[in-house]
Amino acid sequence: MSLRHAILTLLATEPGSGYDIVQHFKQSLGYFWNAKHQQVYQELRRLSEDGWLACQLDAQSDKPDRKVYSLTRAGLAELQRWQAEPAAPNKINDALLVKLYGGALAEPDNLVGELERHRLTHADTLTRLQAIEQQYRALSAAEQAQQRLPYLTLRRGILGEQAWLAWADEVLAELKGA
Amino acid sequence: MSLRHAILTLLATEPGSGYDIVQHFKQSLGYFWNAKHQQVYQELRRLSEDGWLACQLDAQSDKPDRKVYSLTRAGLAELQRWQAEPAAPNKINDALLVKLYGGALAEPDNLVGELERHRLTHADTLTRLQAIEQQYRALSAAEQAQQRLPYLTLRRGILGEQAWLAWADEVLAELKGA
DNA sequence: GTCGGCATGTAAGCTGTTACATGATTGA
DNA sequence: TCAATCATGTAACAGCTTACATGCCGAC
Repeated sequence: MSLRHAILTLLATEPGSGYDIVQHFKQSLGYFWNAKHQQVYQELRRLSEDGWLACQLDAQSDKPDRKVYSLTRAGLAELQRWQAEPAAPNKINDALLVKLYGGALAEPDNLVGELERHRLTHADTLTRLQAIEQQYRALSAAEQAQQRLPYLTLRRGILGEQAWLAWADEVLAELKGA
Repeated sequence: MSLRHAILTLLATEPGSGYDIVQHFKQSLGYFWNAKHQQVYQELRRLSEDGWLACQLDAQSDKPDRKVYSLTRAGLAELQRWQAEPAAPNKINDALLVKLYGGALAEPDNLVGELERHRLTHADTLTRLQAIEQQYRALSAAEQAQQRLPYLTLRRGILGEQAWLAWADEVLAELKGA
């Protein structure tokens, strides 16, 4: 599993609550990591039990209390141990491609509609990621240098979404043309 | 779950054994669906229990016996029902990007090595997919028409791998340059 | 004779999803 | 008043991985 290590990675840069982590996944980082709040809260508990995270209660007057987690020395060591070991190739299970593959048995219009629906969300994601890229480009050279690696992961999102859209256009042209 | 429906999709085109299905996932279809044999055999049993698959024993003299599965009428109906319902956007969990994101805490050389290692396997996959594309292009117009939808999924694999490689080159240039 | 391919499975355990649960504050 | 945001969780279940298990055949 690497959810544990995704969480450690986020908290290594900046301490935060379970809620914060989930927001990261929902917003900027969703193109490379996803998890539901239920899973995140459970992992935070386990990571604390393992001694990799320390927790501090942050009482807020107007909002619910927050549990702010940060890495312990053991947590940082564990993160670095994980970083040093080779990562397995990514597992892909894409239901949309299964549908397209077997689309001869389905309503043709349905397939087109489905692709157009997905196209919209991918186009949205691309716009969102490009907006983040613009923010990065507006930073000073020093700030850019600091954000260099997260920026390179952002580039993966952008290039990935562009490729997805180019493919979808190819497919839609084919499906509508013939 | 869509493993059930991935299996139904494969068997709808052509009846086959669990082993056949696993080979498909290992070879051509791995860029959009993956499953281990243990999971496939279990699903085949469940799909039979649900009445969506029929099974026929194929006794071979030189090789182990095969259980050849094919769709029942109910199985086809279920597949079409699933095809008509909207697909959820794809979930992505990419450990390599997590490593890159938090790479400031790791050995820089390790990161480069890791990326180069992954680069090789992606380049291999691309070569393999392009070979399949060449086979497709060599087919007659009639045969191409029949294979049109699977071919469009193959294009996804090709465009996806090309984008991945373009990104990796960008990243490696950055990491080595600076 | 050992390794890889063919061909099938069971069982235990880990990971991830869905359903259920609470409760305050703020804006429409 | 209704919905959304902030903020946390438990419990049951579904999905997937890892380990274990068998046995024949052909090639090196």
